[in-house]
Amino acid sequence: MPRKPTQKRAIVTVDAIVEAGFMAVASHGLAGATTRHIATLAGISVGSLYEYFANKEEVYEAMNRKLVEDIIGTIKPLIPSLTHMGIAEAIRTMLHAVGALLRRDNNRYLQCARHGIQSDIKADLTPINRVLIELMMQYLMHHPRYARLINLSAFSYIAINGGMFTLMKHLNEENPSISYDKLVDGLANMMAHYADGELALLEKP
Amino acid sequence: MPRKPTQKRAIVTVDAIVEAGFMAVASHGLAGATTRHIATLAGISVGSLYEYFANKEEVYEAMNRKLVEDIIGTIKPLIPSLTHMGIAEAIRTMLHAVGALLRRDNNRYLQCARHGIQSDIKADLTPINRVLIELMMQYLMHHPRYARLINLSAFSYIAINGGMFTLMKHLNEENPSISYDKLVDGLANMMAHYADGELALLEKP
Amino acid sequence: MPRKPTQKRAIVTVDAIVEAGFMAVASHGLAGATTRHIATLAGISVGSLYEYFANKEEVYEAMNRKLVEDIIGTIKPLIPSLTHMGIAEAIRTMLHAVGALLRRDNNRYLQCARHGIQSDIKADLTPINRVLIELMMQYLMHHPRYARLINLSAFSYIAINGGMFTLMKHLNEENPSISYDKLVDGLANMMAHYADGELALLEKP
Amino acid sequence: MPRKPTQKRAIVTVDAIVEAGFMAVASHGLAGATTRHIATLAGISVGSLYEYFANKEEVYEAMNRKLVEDIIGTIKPLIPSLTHMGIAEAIRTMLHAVGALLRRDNNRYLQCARHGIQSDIKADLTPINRVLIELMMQYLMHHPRYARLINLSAFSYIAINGGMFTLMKHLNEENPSISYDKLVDGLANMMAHYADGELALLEKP
DNA sequence: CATGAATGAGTATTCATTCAT
DNA sequence: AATGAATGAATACTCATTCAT
Repeated sequence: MPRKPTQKRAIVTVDAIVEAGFMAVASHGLAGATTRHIATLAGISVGSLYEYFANKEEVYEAMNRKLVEDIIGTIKPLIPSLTHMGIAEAIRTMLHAVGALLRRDNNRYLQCARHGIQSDIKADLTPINRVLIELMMQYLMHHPRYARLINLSAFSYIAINGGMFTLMKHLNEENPSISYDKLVDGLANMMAHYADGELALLEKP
Repeated sequence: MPRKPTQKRAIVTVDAIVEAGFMAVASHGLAGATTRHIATLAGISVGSLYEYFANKEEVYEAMNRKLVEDIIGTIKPLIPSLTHMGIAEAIRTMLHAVGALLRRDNNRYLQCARHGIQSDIKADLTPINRVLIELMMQYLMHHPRYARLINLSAFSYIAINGGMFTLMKHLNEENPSISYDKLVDGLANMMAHYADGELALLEKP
Repeated sequence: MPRKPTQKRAIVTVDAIVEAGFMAVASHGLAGATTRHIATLAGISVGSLYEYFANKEEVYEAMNRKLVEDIIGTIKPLIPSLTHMGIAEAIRTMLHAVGALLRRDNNRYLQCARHGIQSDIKADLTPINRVLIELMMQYLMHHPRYARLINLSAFSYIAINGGMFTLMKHLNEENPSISYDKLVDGLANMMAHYADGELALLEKP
Repeated sequence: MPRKPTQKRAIVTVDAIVEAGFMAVASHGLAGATTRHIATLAGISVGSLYEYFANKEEVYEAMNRKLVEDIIGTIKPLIPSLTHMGIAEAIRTMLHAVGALLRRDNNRYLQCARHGIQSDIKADLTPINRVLIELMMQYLMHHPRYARLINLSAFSYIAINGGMFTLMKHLNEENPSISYDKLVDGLANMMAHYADGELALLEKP
């Protein structure tokens, strides 16, 4: 029965555990991370970990929530400015921001991604999807000509799954065959051409 | 120390173990699959498993090699006919073939992918990359006008990582938000527009 | 080191803890009851519990003392009236009274008995024995003819151990094979016949 | 997934585990006995214990089965001779035999009983009940005059629960207030008088 | 060559007890 | 006095690996 962390100290401890969770998974992998690793990294005892989380799984869920929260916190504030850019530039801007987030704190998030944190945990990525859809809606209001054509769900599906994953994969590679900027450019251009190409088809078939 | 399986019977056993590995991971997950599961499914004893593989990790590596091998075996024979198609059709054809492979044998490969087999194992996907590059070279010989523009490595990088992963992700989803055909069409069109869009920029800037 | 609770408030707290102990054991079993359960049910903190009891074991001992005390408190006042009854009726009366005690407060004592509180704890039942012996002495003064024969200690030993336990066992059973009244009758008659039978043997050998 | 012990060695091991279970419970109590205790006493590793038993509970169940089996094995062969005795002598004979069983092997069964093995485990004592009922049926065939009166189920209920428990309790006591023989005599006489007393009431009311 | 019984280090989780606030 | 956060030893159970037969 995990305690509700109402006191200041308790909240600090909960945060420390989540941080330690990222560190532990980063160094030992999802399966290799033990509760003792996490507790030690958080500077507490195993028992204390279980004061705040009913089990290991709950720690992982909290980690996932934190990651999703941070990604959303990165994208959302950018929306107003993104809507005034061209597709390619908007995507490029967004990907660079997310890339920076993933590399923060010694690549903490990145290392977790490498170990597939999203495969075993009930990673609820729908909040990210929601933000991206909101971004699109805003974008369409400023660029109404795209409104006719884009299959919103397909576009977002490919963007979030293909785009994000490719980005993560690249950030994780030790000797990537292409540079990060080249990759981001490639993804941005691809999406832009996709949209414009489909639009062209519609306009003069 | 495992022997090199030179005899016929030994080779059969090794194959059975690898097959059993896929089955075990498919039903119990990467972390849940035990050597006993694998040995039992392979119809041998645990002891025998260790005659052919030094440890569990080696079995996983063999599984990975097999998967890569099968994917290559699926794509390679298609190359001659793919070179005569348009970009979108070629990609569509290829993705459908790979999708069929992943669903073979009761989704064996797919289930493994779901459990993140590629995240923990030193999955060496470069052979697949090589084949795709070969495919491109051949394609360029039949469509020389693309030769000028395409950043081969970036294109293939995005194609293999983003495309493949998106495909797997989709095949694994229980209630995908878009249909499989829509997804393949989306990916195919995207790549085609990407190529054609870049080409257009080059031709009349 | 727990203080001797001399103040009123302290005595109230001690009682609350003992009550909470019965409730905790009743709902979670002897092994399942935790100090946190007990403290929470008593409306205090774990720390406070240790102000009054050196450890969990001491709480259990206090619970045992309370139970024995209550049983004695149930039997003792009955003694004067029991001495005027026949053996069977006296036993029947006593067993019904004790049965009622065990079922008091939502079967609190009963549930504890079910969880074997008497097996692990140093249950000192001798005070009960003493009261039963006192009862017998009084009974003999009113029925002197039994004085010659009855092996007092054997009789009381069998009565307290066999009788009480059989009673508890029955009260705990979900689908007892015989009714409660039948059981009490059986026990009462058995003891009565025992006494009278032995007496008969003595009188006309 | 516990193995079926088909091989000779395995059967020996299973027996050793059950024996060790009795020893462990005898020295540490039901709650205090750990899987490691049991394994060590059985001269095997914890892992091996789990080869044959799915969990600790299963070991306890096997112990219970063994005890019930042994008690039945003690009583059943006596039935033919018991049927030719008087009630008191028959009960005395039976109780002595069971008492001897409980004291066998350094009081192994006895110590377990002290720790309440029967309270937590789903002790299925019905087989013992069945044997006692069989004994009664046989007895009645040789002593038909008792047939009219005895409430078989009540008699057996009191006999098995009250009688057996009182016996065990006594055997466990360090300084019993009465001797073992006195107790057995008391129980035997009590049952005999019970039967005869009830019979007398029926015959000349 | 094959077997499968045996191993024991390692995992998540619990809970009596302590002690700083 | 009272609190409740922190502790860490202890427990049941798993599973990759070994090795006697």
